[in-house]
Amino acid sequence: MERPPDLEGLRALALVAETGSLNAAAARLGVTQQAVSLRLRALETRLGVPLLVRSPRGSTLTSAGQLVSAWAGPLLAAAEEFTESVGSLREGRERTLRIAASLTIAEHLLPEWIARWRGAGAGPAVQLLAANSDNVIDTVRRGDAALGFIETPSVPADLKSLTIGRDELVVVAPPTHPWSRRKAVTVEELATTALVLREPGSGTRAAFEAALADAGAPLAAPPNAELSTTLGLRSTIAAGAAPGVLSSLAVQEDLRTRRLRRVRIRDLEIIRPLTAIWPAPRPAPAADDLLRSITTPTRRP
Amino acid sequence: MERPPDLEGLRALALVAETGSLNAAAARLGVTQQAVSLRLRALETRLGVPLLVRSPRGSTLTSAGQLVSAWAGPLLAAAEEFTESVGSLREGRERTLRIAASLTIAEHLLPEWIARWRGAGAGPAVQLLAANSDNVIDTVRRGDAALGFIETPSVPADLKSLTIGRDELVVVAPPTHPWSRRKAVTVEELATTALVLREPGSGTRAAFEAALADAGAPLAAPPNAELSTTLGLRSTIAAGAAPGVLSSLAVQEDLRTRRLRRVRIRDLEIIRPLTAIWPAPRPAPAADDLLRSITTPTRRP
DNA sequence: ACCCGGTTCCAAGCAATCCTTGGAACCGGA
DNA sequence: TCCGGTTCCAAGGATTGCTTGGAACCGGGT
Repeated sequence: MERPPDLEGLRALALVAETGSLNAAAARLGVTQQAVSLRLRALETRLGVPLLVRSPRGSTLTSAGQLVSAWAGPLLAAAEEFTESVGSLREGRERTLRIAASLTIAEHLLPEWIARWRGAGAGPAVQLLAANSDNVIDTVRRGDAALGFIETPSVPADLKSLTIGRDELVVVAPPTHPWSRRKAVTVEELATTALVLREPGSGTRAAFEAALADAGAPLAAPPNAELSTTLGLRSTIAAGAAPGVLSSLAVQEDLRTRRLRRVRIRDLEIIRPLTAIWPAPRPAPAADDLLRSITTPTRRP
Repeated sequence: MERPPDLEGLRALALVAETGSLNAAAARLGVTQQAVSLRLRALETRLGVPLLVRSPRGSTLTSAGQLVSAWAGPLLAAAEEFTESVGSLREGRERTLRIAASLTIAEHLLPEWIARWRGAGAGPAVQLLAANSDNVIDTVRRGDAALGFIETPSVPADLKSLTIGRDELVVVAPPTHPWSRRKAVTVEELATTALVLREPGSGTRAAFEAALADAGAPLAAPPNAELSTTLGLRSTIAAGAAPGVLSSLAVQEDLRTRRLRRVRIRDLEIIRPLTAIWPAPRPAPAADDLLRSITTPTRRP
């Protein structure tokens, strides 16, 4: 990525396609017509291809322009989604629904849940706080968050809870690793292989070790590496070091793009519940509303 | 999208997460450490949340930083993909494989094909030219492109051709439209309803009218609207005007996000072959290689 | 104890970019 | 012919972004 794509320019291009004139596009963007003209000209010279046919009666896209505009669609959508997700991090507003969540849930599930919920009615603003499960529990207990999401089965008795889904820990290997061509590995193999794991003390590590012990083969081999972030874990595994263990939520993208392959374990599934928690006796109205929205099955195909 | 996300800043954040220090990240980006420091500071003030914990022995991400970094992943990937796609538009290089393609194919299929092909070996650079089917044929015939992709069944006799896939024309309706809840509509209903269509003379329009006529119900109602770009078509349909007809390739995204719903036609499928064409007697080596890569079934799940 | 390599921040200045204002040409319909 | 619509060109100012130079902090090895 020499220089990153000019998102504003691409948005301007899309607006020109839609409105048929630089002027109208500029008005929508809240800038002058000249600014849009310059931006698009810059875009053209950068891509080395004319994108517009300009006339005294408006502008239309060349075929290259239509191509670029179409290709930019997913990019602009991703940008939109990103800003929306990130908006829930900003602090300091009144009348906000404060949510605390484990990192995995906050990364992969909450943005969509929040977007879907807020998409319907206006609803209150949402502030999101990410932490580990213990901190989430404390935050909710202190009342600093009206709602919490954790992925450990143990829920304190003084909090109400509701299971809203399940998370599976999976073994993944780089495509170059022999395991990526195996139909399944045994629990014993897993316990005696140097793996890439989360650090001791993390919920993921604890769940993995407990599952192995339950299956009669406690973890015996020292880890190949110990990382504290899913990002680092994924990179290390993908770099070809060794197979690793992490949440299925964190590797969906890698599996889709074939950067990593899933390795099944014979006769074993490691599943943790995803749990929503709130202070007794019952959730705040907004929190209750969000929960209802999450548990309503409006899922995608 | 008030101000677009700072892609360079997000990339810097990802690099800091990976390397553990502003300095190393700066080196990777080819700028000074101070530049990265400023950028990330700006990012933090814009998001209103601290992203890094800085220490004299390196920097690590806060949980909010990990969140932002994770959310930025798809965005950065989309940017990467966009620049890669757009790279094939630039002109004027020697030793390039010149390809001409219909707009639909160039928009939705070629970038992935080219990326997959070039991903393997270095291969020659690719220059892409988008036009309508007639122009594609002319361009290939004149030798201005070594390879062409069209979506009409009629292939001139002086060109060699190979069918590489199929494209279906589908009827879509906005979710508010009654048809979106119908299991199927009849050909007669379709022929007598004011639809949003491509302009007369386009391949899509011709194929649609021919299919209706073949089914015994030639198009009778005047269109609700006629647009010359798929983008305009999709917007018009989504705005709630009326159902419309276009290539299934162009609406995959809209169907996935539920912006549009597909409406089946009773006892009718409108299918056109996707055809690669090249000048006789046989394709240029590079073109042949690309074709082989396309037709090799390495498809995704 | 000391220095040295590593990390970070602050301040000043330069350079490039971006946007606005102001002016002009072009086309088509009233 | 005029007028509303479109576009481009040119100059000025404000902002942004990066670099250079200087300083503080930490930890490990000499």
